[in-house]
Amino acid sequence: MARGKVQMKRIENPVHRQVTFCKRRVGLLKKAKELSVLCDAEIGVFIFSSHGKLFELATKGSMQGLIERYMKMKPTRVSQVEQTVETQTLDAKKEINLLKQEIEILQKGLRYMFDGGAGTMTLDELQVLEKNLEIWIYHVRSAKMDILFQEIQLLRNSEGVLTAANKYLQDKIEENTGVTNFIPMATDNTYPFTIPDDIFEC
Amino acid sequence: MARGKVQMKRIENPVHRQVTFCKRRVGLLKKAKELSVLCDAEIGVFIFSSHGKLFELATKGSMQGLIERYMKMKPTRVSQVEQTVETQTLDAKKEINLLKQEIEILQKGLRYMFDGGAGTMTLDELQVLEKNLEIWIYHVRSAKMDILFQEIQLLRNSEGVLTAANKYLQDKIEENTGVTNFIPMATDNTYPFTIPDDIFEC
DNA sequence: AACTATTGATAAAC
DNA sequence: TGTTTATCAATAGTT
Repeated sequence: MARGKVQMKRIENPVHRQVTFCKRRVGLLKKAKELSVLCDAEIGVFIFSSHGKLFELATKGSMQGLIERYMKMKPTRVSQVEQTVETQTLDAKKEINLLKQEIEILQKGLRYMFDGGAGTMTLDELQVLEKNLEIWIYHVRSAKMDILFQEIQLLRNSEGVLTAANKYLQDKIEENTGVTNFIPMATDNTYPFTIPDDIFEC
Repeated sequence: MARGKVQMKRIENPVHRQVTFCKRRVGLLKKAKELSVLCDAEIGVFIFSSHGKLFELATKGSMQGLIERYMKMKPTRVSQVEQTVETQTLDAKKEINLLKQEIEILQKGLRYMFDGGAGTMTLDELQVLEKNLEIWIYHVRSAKMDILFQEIQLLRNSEGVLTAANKYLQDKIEENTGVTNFIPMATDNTYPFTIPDDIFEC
């Protein structure tokens, strides 16, 4: 260096330190680039200043790529984050398998109900199973329709109540004011009542 | 440098390149150490030679720690490996939830069967159960069709054998008696052969 | 590797 | 920060 040899220890003067940091940082990165170009090497450098600011250089590609390459060469211990994720994945896979087994068992249970638990089924057994499934589906659909029908009934009832209330209020107003030329609020809308009940059958 | 300025491009002579690599590599790491000491900075350097050999330096602690610190500062995009793991975990969790729902529905379905349809299932659950039953029925029908198809194949084969035998016997008789005016036994009945295979699909 | 003639880096000062 | 300059450090070419 210039104007006097430098002591290899932390520069105490903060201003001097900062200035030296800037200059040497530039110099270091320049040297790194030169080495990379001259000797066809791949180089990564990161510098955290004492204030925690990051300066970095990655020749040939990204720092991410470099780090991955580094990790591949030194798979000493996986980072904690990855470890955790890894474990989670494993746990998840285990859980999935358990659940699948459970489903398998449940399905077997269902099958058992129909065919008494035979493994490979004959044509006749399949025929019976199909029939049973059709019946079951029919029941499920009936249940669905029941629910829908109940909801519609509820709606109808509340509509009825509203209609009655509406009529009542209308009468009231008429009675009090003698005015009748106002438009009733859709009390004659019978549309929902025209749906025949049997469309809810299967 | 010395004895002539150097061109900033790859040194073609391998021997020169190797020598320069050694010298400058040492120089670079020395500079890095100096910067770290003088300015109280934390520095990491990795150098992959053109042959893939790794040289590294981490001032203050380990390279692992540095990389983790680097990762924390730049969580721009997660590395592909982690990305994959992350995605897998998410997918796994989704799958777990789906399976749990499926189990729930199957359990309810079983209960439903035993209860004879006590109205404990919601509309949505019934919808899913119905779907599952439809899939099940589809599989049952496929299995049925497989069996039927196999049987028909068997029958075709044995029909072929019988036809051949018939022909052979006919020739034999003709040869022995010179009589040809007897009626062949339905060898030209191609009816079963005209059924297109695809009727066996579901 | 060791040696040296040179170039490059940089500390101090502005 | 950027420039200048006096000096020291790094290193290319040679042995």
